[in-house]
Amino acid sequence: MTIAQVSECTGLTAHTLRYYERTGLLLQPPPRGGNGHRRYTERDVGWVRLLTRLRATGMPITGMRRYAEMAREGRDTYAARKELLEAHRADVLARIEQLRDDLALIENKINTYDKLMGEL
Amino acid sequence: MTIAQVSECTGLTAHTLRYYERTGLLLQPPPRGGNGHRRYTERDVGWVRLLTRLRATGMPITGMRRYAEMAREGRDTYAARKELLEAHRADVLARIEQLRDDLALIENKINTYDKLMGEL
DNA sequence: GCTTGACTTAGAGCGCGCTCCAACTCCCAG
DNA sequence: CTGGGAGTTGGAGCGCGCTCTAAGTCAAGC
Repeated sequence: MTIAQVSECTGLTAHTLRYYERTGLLLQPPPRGGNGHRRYTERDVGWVRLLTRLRATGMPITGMRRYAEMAREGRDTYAARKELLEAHRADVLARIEQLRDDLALIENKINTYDKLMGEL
Repeated sequence: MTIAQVSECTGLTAHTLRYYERTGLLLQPPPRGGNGHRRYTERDVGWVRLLTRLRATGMPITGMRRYAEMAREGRDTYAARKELLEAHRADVLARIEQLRDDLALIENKINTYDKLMGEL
């Protein structure tokens, strides 16, 4: 697959894909065709999709890089990788809880507008 | 109240409080004491606390500024302010849903590590 | 042979939301 | 009178995650 196709099917721009590669987020830099263009595999796409989920849930680039580094080291890091993901899951769940709390206050405010408007 | 006290009880730094004021997020700039220092009221604190909830739920500064502008205009904008908050609520709920989806994929990944490690 | 278009690179630039700096004023305690 | 601490200002700087630019290469189609 070309970079444009991967861009298409992951939602990341070609720029971002190259940036991710430069910054060490890919398992390995995709090999090049005769013209020097990157050639991605389905497996690369799967990996990038996982990256997008991690990003979407707020994992910083440095965290994703640590995860990628471990993934490159192979089976020995299964436990560590799982722990990293579990810690991240805990973060996300906590953020969702916090979001609910904050939203509750905002909903109170919405209700006060209802009351204020009812009085007019 | 002094800026330090407001900082203390809202969690924002004095720097950030001044920044919020400069950028038009306060209902009005707090009046100054004889020494030129800002004097905040309890009402200011309540307002800042609302701002922090809006920020925490991802409302951009520009959105908060629009909200503050409307609040300065008085009763006429009740409906518009309520709509703004409702739109924001919808955003946040959607984001929570998205977060859940993304998290589900990450949890799958955690489970695959369990399986992979079980095979060792 | 020339154009077009998809790709390549190194490196600069950007938008957001702070965060901090330098230089200053003011007030109070010792 | 001095020092310290809390505040003031305008404006610069920062960290993150992209995002884009400029200049170049290559392959295919006319």
